[in-house]
Amino acid sequence: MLNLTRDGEYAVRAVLYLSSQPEGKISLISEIAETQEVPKSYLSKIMQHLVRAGLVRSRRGINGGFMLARPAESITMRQAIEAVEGPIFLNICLVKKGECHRDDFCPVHPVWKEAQRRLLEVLDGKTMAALASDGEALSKKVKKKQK
Amino acid sequence: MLNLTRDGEYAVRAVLYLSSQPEGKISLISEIAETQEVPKSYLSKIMQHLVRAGLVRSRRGINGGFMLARPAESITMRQAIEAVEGPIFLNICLVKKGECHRDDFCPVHPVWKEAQRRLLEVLDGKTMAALASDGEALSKKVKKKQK
DNA sequence: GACAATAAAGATGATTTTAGTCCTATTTAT
DNA sequence: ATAAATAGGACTAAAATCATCTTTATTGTC
Ligand code: SF4
Ligand code: SF4
Repeated sequence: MLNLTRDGEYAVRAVLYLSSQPEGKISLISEIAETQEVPKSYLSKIMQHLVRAGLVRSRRGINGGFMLARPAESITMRQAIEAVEGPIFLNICLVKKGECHRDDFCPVHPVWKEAQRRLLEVLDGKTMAALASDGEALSKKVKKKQK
Repeated sequence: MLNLTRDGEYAVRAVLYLSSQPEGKISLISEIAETQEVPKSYLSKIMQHLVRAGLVRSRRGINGGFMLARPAESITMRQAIEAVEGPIFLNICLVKKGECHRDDFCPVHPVWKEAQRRLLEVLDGKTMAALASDGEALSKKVKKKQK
């Protein structure tokens, strides 16, 4: 259906939240869930995926919680999404050569290849650090407007 | 999940097939189904959508079948897909302003907007006439290789 | 008018995905 | 020990996906 699932959406929100926190701070799942408006028990699953994918580090027990496993500059939007949704393929023939047996004579195949390239270019080009900085700028603007 | 459904895939195949036929020729559903490797009864539904969307014209009864309703030069890949899948939105916030109430302060929103713009640029930029011509060139190449 | 060929329309259904919830186990600081 | 946290797995309702089948309507030919 060519659209993002809630998994992907929530993953981006969660990683972005962690990226916006001060270096070294540990965030609770309930804190992320509330600010990012994600159901807490659902978010729990998302966070597990992010940990396994190596984007986020977790600590259990008292004073536990989540923090980024790597610098926000090194995490792209694509990585956050693919951590929970798996690799992005706009059409099955992009999975690998031969996945659709028509691919060697199909004129549509190259179009999907190009479309996917352009889409990923955008998602690869946006780091969580950049998003966090954009977010700060935006929240200043919004506050000004509310005056 | 960010990938095309069989509906969209089959719609493109069907319209492309019609675009590759000689001007004015009427094609049977069984003929399209066989050459394009689409289940016949499924294709029947797809064709109905294409007719209602105004891309294809149908005729019932003996000597009936399908043909393009407009020149192949004026039908884009996007139109074929959207005729059966509905409008493409990579994320819900692209449906319309306010669909996600976070959109006015969300730094991720503009990224999806840009990603979608680039994706649609590709799909809008490919007409069925162009695909048909690419297809002809490809089939010549494939035949040469088989020698 | 009967008949055969063809698409239109709608009912049905199996399977998978989506979008969650809930409960128990495990880890950890005090 | 205990309380506070995440980890992990079982479960579920609703929707989407990918079809199939049957009946109806239309149309050309004899
Ligand atoms: S676009 Fe062509 S190659 Fe890709 S899935 Fe469709 S038929 Fe196969
Ligand atoms: S990207 Fe931002 S605006 Fe779009 S759906 Fe997610 S939160 Fe809402």
